[in-house]
Amino acid sequence: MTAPDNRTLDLFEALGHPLRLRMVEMMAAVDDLACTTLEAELPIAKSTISYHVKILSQAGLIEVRRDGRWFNYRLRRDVLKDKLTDFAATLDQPRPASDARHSPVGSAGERAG
Amino acid sequence: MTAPDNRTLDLFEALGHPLRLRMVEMMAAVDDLACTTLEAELPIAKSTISYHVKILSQAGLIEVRRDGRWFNYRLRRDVLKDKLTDFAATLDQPRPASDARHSPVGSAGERAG
DNA sequence: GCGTCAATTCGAAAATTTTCGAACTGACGA
DNA sequence: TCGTCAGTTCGAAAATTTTCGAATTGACGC
Repeated sequence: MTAPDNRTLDLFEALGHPLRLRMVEMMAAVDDLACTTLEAELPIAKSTISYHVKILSQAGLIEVRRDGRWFNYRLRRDVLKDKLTDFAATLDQPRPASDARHSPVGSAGERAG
Repeated sequence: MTAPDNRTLDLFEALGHPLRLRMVEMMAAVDDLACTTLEAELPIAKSTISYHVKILSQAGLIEVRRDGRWFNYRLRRDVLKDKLTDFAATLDQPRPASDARHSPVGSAGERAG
């Protein structure tokens, strides 16, 4: 497929929120991040953290692991970088080359004539 | 800076909407995209298209050019890819190495043992 | 078993984003 | 100059997302 699939949207939706981007940054800086650390650093309620963590998790960007009573979150660097690289690759197709109807900009120009 | 700046958030916010991601895909497939094409392909009002186009533009992802009475939008592939690459690069820092206080998770691991 | 603590889930309120139609701007041809 | 057409801007409604506190779950030590 040349076009990015739905998962790509999940990716960007997940990263497109200040708190979640911050979380990802924090996780990128260490190997595992405790929920308590997020709580200490971020100005939001516990439950809100859970909410955002879940979104990151559902997008496949982080791994949630239980360690006794505590939870650790780990950034899946490979997955994230893979998705980004994948998406970037889809940008490298200046034109389909098979179907001219896909560049209707030309017709907009013809309209005047 | 090791951490992504605000512009990175703008980037992901811009891409994190189904319509805008679609627009970017469409622009990636051709050199220039006419507004009329967006209008024809997307199930939304003109004004809504303008709204989304503006967001993409403000994030620096596209270039808006006027061609007589028509407007063409062009994806800034380099900018976009640059931003993505940049962000991906910030993920490659498993730990700061200078300030141990930044990895409070280690203590969580010890807790179980 | 019981209480405690870390974190999640739930339901409703608050905030933000998205959407639309109407009015407006600027370019073009007659 | 005037009317038309492509696209933008404006203001308000609709939809979605985010947020919180209360209740719940599961692990731990006593």
